[in-house]
Amino acid sequence: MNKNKKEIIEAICEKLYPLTQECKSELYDLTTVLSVNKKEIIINEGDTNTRMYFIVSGMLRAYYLKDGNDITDWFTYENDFVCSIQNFFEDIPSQHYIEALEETQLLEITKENIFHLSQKYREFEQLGNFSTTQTMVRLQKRIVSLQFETAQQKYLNLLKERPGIELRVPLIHIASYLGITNETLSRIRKAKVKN
Amino acid sequence: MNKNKKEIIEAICEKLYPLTQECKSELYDLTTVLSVNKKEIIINEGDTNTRMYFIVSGMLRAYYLKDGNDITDWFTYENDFVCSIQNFFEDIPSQHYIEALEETQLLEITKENIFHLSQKYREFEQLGNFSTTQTMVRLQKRIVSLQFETAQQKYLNLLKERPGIELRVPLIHIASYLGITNETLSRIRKAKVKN
DNA sequence: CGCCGAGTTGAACTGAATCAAGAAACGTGG
DNA sequence: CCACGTTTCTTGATTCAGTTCAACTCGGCG
Repeated sequence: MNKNKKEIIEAICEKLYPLTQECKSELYDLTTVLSVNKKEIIINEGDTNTRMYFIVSGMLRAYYLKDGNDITDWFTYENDFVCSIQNFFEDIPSQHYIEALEETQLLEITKENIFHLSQKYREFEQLGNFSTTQTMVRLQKRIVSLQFETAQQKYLNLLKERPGIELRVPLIHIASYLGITNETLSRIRKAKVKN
Repeated sequence: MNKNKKEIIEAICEKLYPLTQECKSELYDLTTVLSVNKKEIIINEGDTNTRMYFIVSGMLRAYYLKDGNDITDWFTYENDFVCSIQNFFEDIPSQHYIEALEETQLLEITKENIFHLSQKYREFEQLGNFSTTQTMVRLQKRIVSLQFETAQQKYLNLLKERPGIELRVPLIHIASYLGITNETLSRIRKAKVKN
């Protein structure tokens, strides 16, 4: 099931953005493949070792602690990138933890290497833009959902955006992601089954 | 108070991202300066004529109608870009209106021209990334605020992010932006004066 | 086998919405 | 430049969606 590094880089080119042979080759030399177990944490609060991951398989969640409560901030799936957003883009220590929700295979690259490759290969820079733009559009949609929808609408909306998430992710994390309590989500689910 | 096109392009280079002489010159030829009055709408729902604006002075808000109610989705200020996000990045008709909240001076450029300049000038493409990344980080922060804060915390947070907004923007728009009712915001303000 | 975290259910409580009505501010035309 | 109508803002009373607190169930793991 796990891919080797060459296959992973081909997957990036195919699923996200095509890269030239030369760029692929250098990317190969500047990245590390790693596998993590369920519940393993890949980025900790306070982390300053700025890096980005491509998710080959599995999934992760980012969360932070607010008054001791674990609040999920986002979920990331196969064929997407993940990083601690403030750490990466604003150069401050990570305020998030990033944790695997399943057995997950990752490709790791440091910020310096991303910077280097972006300078040298225009197509690599474009890959970055593509990913940033996609994230921006998703965040925008999520805001509309958080702004004025009821708890139930937010949940149904999430199921529409991320089909099957309710089977992969514990209720407690979905609840905090939606900004509602576990109890409320549990009741929403119960009511939904009846329909 | 109004700038000419040359001054505007210099402002972009200075405030956002430096451009080469050649790129500036071509940008000059591919853009239009316009001034709009308070309450004037520059992008309508259903608009398919995809374009981007740089705001020279003044400010705008984007809003949409949900069950007949006017809901403000974001505010944009001097020295920033604005567009209808789904229209621009997903090629679907605009779901937003964009309206001037003050006398506003703008620089207009079509999506095709942005595309052309981005292809031709790498630094122009980088200007675009810079702006996208900035927007992404802002959206992320806003989500954290919408997710678990009380109405009062959301308001105080906005005042911190956008000092002086309460003096420039009618209460009703700030309330819908925060996802709360006018009445609630009015009470929050009243309570705050007492402190 | 027993413990612990995840999920469920119920009852009481509360922050914010809704409904309603009046006051203030705004801008438009005469 | 004033008068009138419209929109924005305020204030109060009531209602309700979702939280909080508490107790109990279930399934998996050591």
